[in-house]
Amino acid sequence: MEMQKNYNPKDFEDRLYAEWMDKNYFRAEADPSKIPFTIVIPPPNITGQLHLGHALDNTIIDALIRFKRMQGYSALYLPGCDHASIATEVKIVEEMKKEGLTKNDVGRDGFLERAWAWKEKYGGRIVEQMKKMGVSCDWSRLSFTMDEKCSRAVREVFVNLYNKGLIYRGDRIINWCPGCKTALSDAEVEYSEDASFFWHLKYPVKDSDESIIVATTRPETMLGDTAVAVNPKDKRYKNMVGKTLVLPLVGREIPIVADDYVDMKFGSGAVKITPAHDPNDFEVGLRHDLPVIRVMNDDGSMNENAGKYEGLDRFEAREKIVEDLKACGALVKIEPHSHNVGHCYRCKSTVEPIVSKQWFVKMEPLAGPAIDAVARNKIKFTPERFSKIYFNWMEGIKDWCISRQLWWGHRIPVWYCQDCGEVICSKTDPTECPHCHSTNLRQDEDVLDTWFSSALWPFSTLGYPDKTEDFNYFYPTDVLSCGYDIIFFWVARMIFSGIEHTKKVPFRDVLLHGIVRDEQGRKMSKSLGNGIDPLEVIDEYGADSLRFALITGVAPGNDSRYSKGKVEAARNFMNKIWNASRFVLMNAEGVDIPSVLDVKFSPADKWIISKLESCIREVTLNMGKFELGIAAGALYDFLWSDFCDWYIELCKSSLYGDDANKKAATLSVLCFVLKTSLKLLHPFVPFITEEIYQNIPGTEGSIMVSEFPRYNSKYAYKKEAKAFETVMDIIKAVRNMKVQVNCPPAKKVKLFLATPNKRLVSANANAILKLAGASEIAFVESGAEVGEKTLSQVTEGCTVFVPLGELVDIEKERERLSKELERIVGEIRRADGKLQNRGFIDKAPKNLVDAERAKLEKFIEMKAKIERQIEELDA
RNA sequence: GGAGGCAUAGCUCAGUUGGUUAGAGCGCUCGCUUCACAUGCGAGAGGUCGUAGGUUCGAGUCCUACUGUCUCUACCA
Repeated sequence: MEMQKNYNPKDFEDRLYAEWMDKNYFRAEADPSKIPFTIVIPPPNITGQLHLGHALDNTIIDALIRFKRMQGYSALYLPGCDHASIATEVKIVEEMKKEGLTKNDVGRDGFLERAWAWKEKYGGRIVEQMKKMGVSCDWSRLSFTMDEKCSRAVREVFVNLYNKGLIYRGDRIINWCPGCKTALSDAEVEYSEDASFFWHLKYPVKDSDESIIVATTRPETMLGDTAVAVNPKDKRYKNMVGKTLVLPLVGREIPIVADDYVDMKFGSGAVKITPAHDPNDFEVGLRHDLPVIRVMNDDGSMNENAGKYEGLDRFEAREKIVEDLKACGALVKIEPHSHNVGHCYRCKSTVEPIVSKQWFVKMEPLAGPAIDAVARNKIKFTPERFSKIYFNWMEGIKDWCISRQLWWGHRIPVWYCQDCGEVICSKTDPTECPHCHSTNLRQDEDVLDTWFSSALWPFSTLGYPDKTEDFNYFYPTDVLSCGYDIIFFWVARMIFSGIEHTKKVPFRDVLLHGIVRDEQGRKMSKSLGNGIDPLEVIDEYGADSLRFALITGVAPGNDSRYSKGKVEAARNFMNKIWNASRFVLMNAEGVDIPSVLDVKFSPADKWIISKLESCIREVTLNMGKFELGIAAGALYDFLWSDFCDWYIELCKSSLYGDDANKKAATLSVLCFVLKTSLKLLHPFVPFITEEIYQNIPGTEGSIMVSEFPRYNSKYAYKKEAKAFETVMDIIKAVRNMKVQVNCPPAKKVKLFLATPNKRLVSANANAILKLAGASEIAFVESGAEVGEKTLSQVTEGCTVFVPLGELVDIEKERERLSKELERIVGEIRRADGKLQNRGFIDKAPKNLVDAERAKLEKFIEMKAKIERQIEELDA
């Protein structure tokens, strides 16, 4: 293969992806001879295009999937998209607005037509983007939350829950978004600290001079007040309870009630009660049987109960009401006050708590088993700390409001008989009322919360409620990986849904990652305009670089920052791999390479194989712990430092030498190590590894279906690897000495070595000469034998002497040696101190004590040698 | 109000159950067009691991308090 000088991903990424698709490598079969390994994608919303968060999701999941696939599992990465009810509807409404149209203009059917067209367009785009990332999804199982399969599961689940009494309809306080004109679940409300005011109002007691002062942050709700509450223990108001107040502006008579909910110490100790517009007040209202008066319309304007304020927007009404209260003397005081205000997570409008008839899922019976599953380790969170957050939320969970006043979504499968009022909840569309046989039925207008269908994703996509082959084989899934920001929205709901409907936990591991932030640590957002388009990054640097940049240095659950510098570093690494491979392949050209099993390994070979084995172990171990960042880091170090900087350089003397057999043997090891490390790397950077792998002599087929390397202790070569470091230390020592005395690296020097490892050193003499820039090697017993003054460096296995020659400054050398001596003396002091400590000797593990002793001995020896060098320098 | 995270080199972060001389990338300094790679090579400088205690033979790592910072969650009218 002709390899370009520089890594250019555009030359092969698309081609290889097409090839993988073509060969059907992504397809996971329900193969009983294999163990299944399943991950379902966190389905991206069809609202737009992928961002870096999705890119991270995909990189993590794809790495795990490819790893397991290579290990022989039947690995299924199940892809799909979410219809994102409210988010998509908002987008389509915006789009229609540009044409001057509203939802009502086009009608429900017309609107849904547009929505499906939108889905085709953006869903398709997302799939293309994922392919660019190189993900090995099984596209034959591509799903959509509103496709027939998933919709059937939604229907099944809704009806079952309804029949069990776990879904009910009722008037409750819910979060209402006047912008989207729909109810929201608690999870869909975002709170932010907003500066506002406290308005203190005076409500007069009927037929009396007395009055009571209440404070509010939403004065417009006073129109709906139906009581004022005080604490029953509050002496100040003891004789007021039971009296009647006259509501200013409105003139309505309302009672003073006593309720424990009121905090005596807060404000005036009296609270205006507006059951229709406040969740706490609603509860108080229930306890005291108070009327519920709603004063607002669905769009946030005031309704007919607001009297003269009818038709005004809620914030206009607020101003007007405050003005009028002031005019009639009911406004006592205005106080600046900042408090948390709820906003719609989609359109950011201020959310209004409003009483409304909605559908709810009763959470308490579902939460118990879901808590249990995590508490009993049936599901494990990584990092573990998120289980606390999960418990915290699950234990205090309220009923889930699942109806949305939207059109895009799963329509609630409930019909109302227009004649007898019968409520029909059915898996199939009813044609007549089972009670009165009327055919005059009307389906509930609302659709379901988008997360209702997402909650079923791990099993709806696999065929539930049918016991399909896929369902039986791939369910429960294995790992669920997503950002920690959707634990409540999604993960928790999948857990209770899975347990309730399939009687099994939907997955065994939850792997959470953090948020990808921008270079300054800010969240990426449209309004800040700091979002990064993965496609642009891929276009500039390649998918592998993006993947590697996203995965390096990240620990589970931790936020990370994206920067161009990181992608560049990753791209440089790709280039490094590219060129190392180019080097190996170029040298292998036309050479008959023996099997690595037939090669007698040189010390350098054993060293790199030893390093490779520990790399295999580390990668495998860390993949198992979901520490992908550590696994990737280990590979980076191994390939760049060990393989490129050392082993390839060490090989050059034999590759460029005359011994053809030796050259062939070296190439065999080079190819073996390269091939093995590419396999290790493949889950992270699939394209470059595939492109190179197929060209390495002795490989067959695709790397993505090759076997993942297994650690083999037979090749650990611990002792040999350690011994070989003597050679490396000699090279480092010479380089170091040269730089310190300003000797040009190209200038060849004579080496005199005092070492007990003459055989090892001789065997690697060529490499030492080449890498250290030396002309010859001679063995001596001491520096005195060199016959002239020398530079010297003491290493563990060898003392290296270089004749001073004419270039050198004795003063500088003395300085260097004393600095080294100082360091060694420090080490001796430290080790000695440790060994003087009885506690250490008695309590520390024996091997550590022994190691410390050996170290001390070594340092003492080195100290003596350095002292001798200093003496000789002065002689 | 409750809960959780983070604090390690100039910057961004690793540091696995406490145990070699605390690491990497980027940046910085010096030197290299060495026949895979200047998207590179070699050699360096740079850290009292937020503060104060404690447990331990031994603490970046465990415990307590404090400071700073970020996030989640609840919501007091």
